[in-house]
This record gives sequence, C-alpha cells and structure tokens, in this order.
Amino acid sequence: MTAEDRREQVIDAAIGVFARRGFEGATTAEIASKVGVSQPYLFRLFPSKKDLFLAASERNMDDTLGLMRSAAGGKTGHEAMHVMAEAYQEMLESNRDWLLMMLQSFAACHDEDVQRQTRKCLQQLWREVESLTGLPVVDRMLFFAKGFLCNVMAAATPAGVGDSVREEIVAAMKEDSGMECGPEAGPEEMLAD
Amino acid sequence: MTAEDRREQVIDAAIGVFARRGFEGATTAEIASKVGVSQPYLFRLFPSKKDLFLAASERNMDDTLGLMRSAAGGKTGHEAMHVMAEAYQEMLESNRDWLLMMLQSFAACHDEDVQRQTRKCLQQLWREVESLTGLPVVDRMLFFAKGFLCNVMAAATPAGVGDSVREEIVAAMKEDSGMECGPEAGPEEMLAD
DNA sequence: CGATGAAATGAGTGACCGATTACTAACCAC
DNA sequence: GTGGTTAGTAATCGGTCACTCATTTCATCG
Repeated sequence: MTAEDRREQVIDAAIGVFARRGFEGATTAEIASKVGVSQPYLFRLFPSKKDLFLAASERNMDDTLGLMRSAAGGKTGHEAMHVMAEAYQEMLESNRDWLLMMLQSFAACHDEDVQRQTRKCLQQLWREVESLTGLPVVDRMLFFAKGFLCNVMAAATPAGVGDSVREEIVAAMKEDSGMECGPEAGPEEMLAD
Repeated sequence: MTAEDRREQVIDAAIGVFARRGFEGATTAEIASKVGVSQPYLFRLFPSKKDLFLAASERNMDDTLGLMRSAAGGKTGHEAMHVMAEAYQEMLESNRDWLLMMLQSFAACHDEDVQRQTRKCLQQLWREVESLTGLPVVDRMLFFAKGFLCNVMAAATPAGVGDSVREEIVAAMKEDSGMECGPEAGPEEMLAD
C-alpha cells in the first residue's frame, strides 16, 4: 500500500477520534490502532499531530462540500436548496462523527492555523452554495443559519432523545419553509424535518 | 475567603482556560495558578476536572441567560428581540472566551453528561426568549438560527480579519431584518450589523 | 541473485498531568 | 487553651503521550 493511500486511511480514522475526544483528548495511538499501523508510523505520514488534525478537519469540510454538490445534482434554485437541506439533515442523523468533527473545528478556532483553515473552508462552502443554487444572499444566509442551528440541536439532542423544545423548533422550521414571502417563494420546504 | 467564593473564582478562570484549550488541553495547574491557589486545592473544591468543566459550562450558559434578561429590560416583542440580538453581537465581539467556551460545550457533547447539561441550558434559553419576547415560534427559531450562524462567523472570522464572505452575510442579515413579512413586522432590525 | 528504496515497526524517552496524601496555619466556641 | 473546623500547600505518584531512532520487512528490478 502506498503512503498516500495510508494517509487517506489515517485521516478517516482521525476524524472519528478527533470528533469524539477533541484535539488534545485524541491520542495518536488510538488513531494508529484503528488503521492497523504502528503509532510511530503516523509521524512519517504527518509531521505532527496538529498537521493531522488540520488534514482531518479539511477533509471533513470537503465532505460537506461534496455532500452539497452530489445532493444538488443538476438542480438549481430553491429546488437545489431543498434537496441540499434534506441531505444535510440526513447526514446529521447518520454520521455523528462528521458533525462532531465540524464542531471541534469551530471550537479549536483559538488556534490561528485552525481558524484560518476553517474560515477558508466555510468560504468555499458559501461560494459553492451560491453557484449551485444561484439564490439571493438572504436565502443563502438563512440556509446556513438554519444549518448551524440544526448542528447544535443534533449535538445536544441526538436522535432518540425525546425533547419538546427540539420538536418545537423542528416544527417551526417546517412552518417557516411553508410560508416564505420572497418574490419567488414556492411550496418548497427548507430544512423540513 | 470562603470555599464558595473560591469556587466562583475558579470557575471564572476555568472558563478562560477551557475555552482556549478545550477540556483535555486545559490543565488544572494553569487554572489554579490563574486563581492563585495550589493545584491540588482545586480537587477539594471540585471532585474532578470534569465536574469543574461542567460547572464552567453551566456558568457560561447562565451568563447568556443573564445577558438576554438584562438586555431585554422591560421590553417585549420584536423590540426585545432586537436589543437582545444587539447585546449578543456585542458580547460575541468583546468576550471571545465566552464564545469559545460555548463552542467547547457543543463540541464536547459526545460526553453524555456534557450533552445532558448543554441540552438543559439550551432549553432554558429557549424558554426564556419565549417568555421575554412572547413572539411566535418561527421568529424565535430564526433568532436562534442567526445567533448560531454569528457564533461560527465570529469564531472563524474574528473582528479585524477582513473577509468578503463575512461582510456579505452581515449585509444579508441587515437586509433580512428590513423586509420581514410577518403580520407584525416593523422597521426593527434583527441581528443588525 | 543481490541491491535498492519505500513501508512499517519495536523500543524507548523526556515531559507532563490528574489525582492523592499527609501536612500546616488560622480561626472559633467554650 | 483545647477540641474541632476550614482554607490551603508541598511532595509525589502512577500513568500517559507525542515524538525519535535504529532497525526490519518486502516488493521491484537490473
């Protein structure tokens, strides 16, 4: 197996470990054992633990980018945004590592390198949604706002936990998507259940 | 000085350290030295590092609750929501520890105890905004959504960093607040600037 | 076959960290 | 002043972790 293939495997495993334990809590030994290689070998593949974290964080954000692209398919406008929102919600429920890794990236923004990379990835995501949907800036702003609200809800109230407040908020999202007031608003739902 | 006073001081210092280094990255020695007590004494005041983290996280959320209350004053409705949003944004820019501690609490939600407490605090905040503003659920949902979007923007793009995407989003928030379409919408701004 | 280079590892090291223990000093009621 | 309580510390221990280095395995190729 080439070193490049190994690097990909390591990044995959690192996302899972960093997501659940944070940058300092994660150990290189655990990551290595998940991949099935020795711990010292990680340091041949990545110069330092922090470099590995940055790689994992970037990959996680790129996955989000890919999610949006593949969800949109050939669609545009509100239709594209609708399916992207659905795909995002599905991902939130099915891939907790991905969610937690994203939150770890945000929380680690005290570090300047993490902050710079996170900013860069968010800019890419913003531009991608712009070009995929072609929708006005306000619509995209609300799309991201609701997305981040969903992040926090999913983190604090994962599937299976009964919570009246969560249900209230989810219902509000449905309601909101049904009564859009923009000029081109249709019956599409945004971030519906 | 009473143990209770000390505990408060320790929580204050702990918020700063946990915010910047995360749960595992923070050391009890650094927290203790910030307060000016010995490190072992922390373990008389709190049974474990995790208990200290939970206390710090809860205090941080309670501060948010207090921020909302004092900002609203006697106001209600959209007026109350407007001043709350302004106070929130001001806090985001002036108190980075508070922001990062909140993000650390979210990111640490893999831990069940953290998750349960974070959920509880968010529920309190939701109910408080409900009773303070009396506004419909959709308005409150959008208020929280925009708030969490502001969190991420403030984390990844702190004041002083020029970023065209941030400016775009900020402008969109202004625009959105000026063209509300609800029955009681007025010229009030939401999360303006 | 033998060489070559990349993949991978075993054995370690120094530093650090959370938690414990055993202790001191000040204070307070009687 | 003595018995009891409370704030606080010095010393340290068991354990862990990121990172290093010397070495080994192994496929490829002349």
